[in-house]
Amino acid sequence: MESETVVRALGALAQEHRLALFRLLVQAGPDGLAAGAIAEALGVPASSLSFHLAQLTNAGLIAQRRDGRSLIYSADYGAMTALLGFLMENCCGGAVCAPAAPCDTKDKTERTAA
Amino acid sequence: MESETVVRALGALAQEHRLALFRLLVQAGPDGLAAGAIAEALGVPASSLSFHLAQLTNAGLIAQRRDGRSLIYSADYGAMTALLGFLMENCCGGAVCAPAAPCDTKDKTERTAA
DNA sequence: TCCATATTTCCACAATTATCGAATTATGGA
DNA sequence: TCCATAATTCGATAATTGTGGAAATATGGA
Repeated sequence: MESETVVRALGALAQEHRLALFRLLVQAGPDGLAAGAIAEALGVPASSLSFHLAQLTNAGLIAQRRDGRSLIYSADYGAMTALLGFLMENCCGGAVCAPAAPCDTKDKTERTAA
Repeated sequence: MESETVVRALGALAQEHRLALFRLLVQAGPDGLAAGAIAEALGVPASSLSFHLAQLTNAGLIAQRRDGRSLIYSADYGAMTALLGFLMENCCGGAVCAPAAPCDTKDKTERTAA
């Protein structure tokens, strides 16, 4: 993963509304949420939300698809996986630094990375 | 981990020079590096570097200590561990999303988290 | 005390980011 | 075609961030 890509992804998540937005989409799962539903959930004006959605999209962390009049946004798990991979490999001294049961093979449904 | 703390940590790493700086300190290990050595390694003017060091310190990602005339900076592995923990728990859909051998118990010298 | 070294703080300025109402674009239904 | 809905783009503005030279602060040695 390119360092520039990492900086953009980190920057996209380094904002209160966007971090909340991304977490919301992660919770929503692959089906995603319409922009309107997100705006209501976060209490952010439509135009402001649009700005943040663009940032996350530009960083490759979320995907957009159209369903009728609605634009549905969903989290890109592969991108997040890649970001975490970079941080673990480059920012943890090479040793395993992940805390709390990261290996108890809970369910690991899909998420085969990108 | 507070969401505000997460935003500040992400923001601190979301900048080319600072990401490089943090990686450099992680590589340097617990002994850390003097500000001057960092400035030379990154090719950044002293005053600019000082600004970035302050950002990372403020975000709690690095620690500072004095050794004679030098100020030594070192990575705070515990903070990074906490950040990764937050991201894995809150931004990966609850399932394990970490890629590549995160569990092969390579050496795990110290790093007992904070 | 005086000087050199190591680094930060101050300051001015450029660049980027965030906010949000109003206008615009896309889509579906009557 | 006309209207309502869903969302984006535009534009103006405020706020934050990044940059780097010059001045100030801290430390150690002669």
